[in-house]
Order: sequence, then structure tokens, then C-alpha cells
Amino acid sequence: MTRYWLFKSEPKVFSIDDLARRPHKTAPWDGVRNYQVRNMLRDEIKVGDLVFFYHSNANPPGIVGLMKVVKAGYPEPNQDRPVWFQVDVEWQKKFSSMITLDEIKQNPLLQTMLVAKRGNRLSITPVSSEESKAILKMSA
DNA sequence: GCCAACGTTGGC
DNA sequence: GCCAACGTTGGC
Repeated sequence: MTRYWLFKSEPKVFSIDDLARRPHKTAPWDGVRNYQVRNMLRDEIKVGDLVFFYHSNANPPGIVGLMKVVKAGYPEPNQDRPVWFQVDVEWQKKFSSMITLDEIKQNPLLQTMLVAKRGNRLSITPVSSEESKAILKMSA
């Protein structure tokens, strides 16, 4: 069963277009420094899982496209004590228009999304299959 | 183990 | 740039 996730990135730092320009449209998702998210990267996120790319700190913020996990959690290179993990993601598609945070908040099916809740700061969150269907429908 | 101070995230 | 929310740190 395919699982869905939402990964946040500031487009000024790394955008969906940056991912599309990578060799093989693939990049390691690194730099996570939160233990809860680390554990998801290490234990839960699997090859074949689909990932919504969310632009945070953007104007407006929102979901801009879809990625796929092509390599499951492995330690970031050159780490010593606290070992941080990364996965590799591959660009799948960019939505013809972004689904803004505002639209997410206004869709009754997406009220449950963590990203719609104030104060949520996790850079990676699970997305239910119902939520993912609703998002994909909005993007069509 | 409590909790105040501090740092970071991210919407606005 | 502001600031609310919340995770982390470190003194006790």
C-alpha cells in the first residue's frame, strides 16, 4: 500500500524546480534536525511512497507537486554522534497550479491535515489516503 | 525531573 | 520584520 507524506521546504532554499533540475531529478532530502521527523525518515518512509512537495515561507505557501521516495532512510554522510537520516526523492510532477494553504484550510476533507493546524512545525508529516485523494483531485 | 531561557519555524 | 508556537537546553 502506497503511503503519502508531505515534505516542507523553503523554495528560496530548495524548490520543486531545483529538484527538477537535478541529475535524474533526484536529490537527498537532508538537513532534518528534529527527532520526531528523524524517526520517520529512519523507520517509516519507504521506497515507492509518494510525497507532496510543500513550499513553506513562500508567498503564498502551498503544495506545488509530487515526488516519489526512491531510497529509504540512510544516515547523512559525515555524521558522528547524533545520527541524522535522509531519504532520496525523485521529482514526479509539478501541479499546473499550486494548492495554497488557504485552499487546504477551506477544503473540508483537508481540515485534518497537520499543515492546516497552526503551530505545527514538523517539516515532514504523514498524509492519509483520503487526504491524498482530495489533494490529487484539487490538482487535476 | 522541572521549568525558564533561548532558538527555530513559518504564517502573516 | 514581527511574533506565536513549540522544541531544546541547561541550571538547579
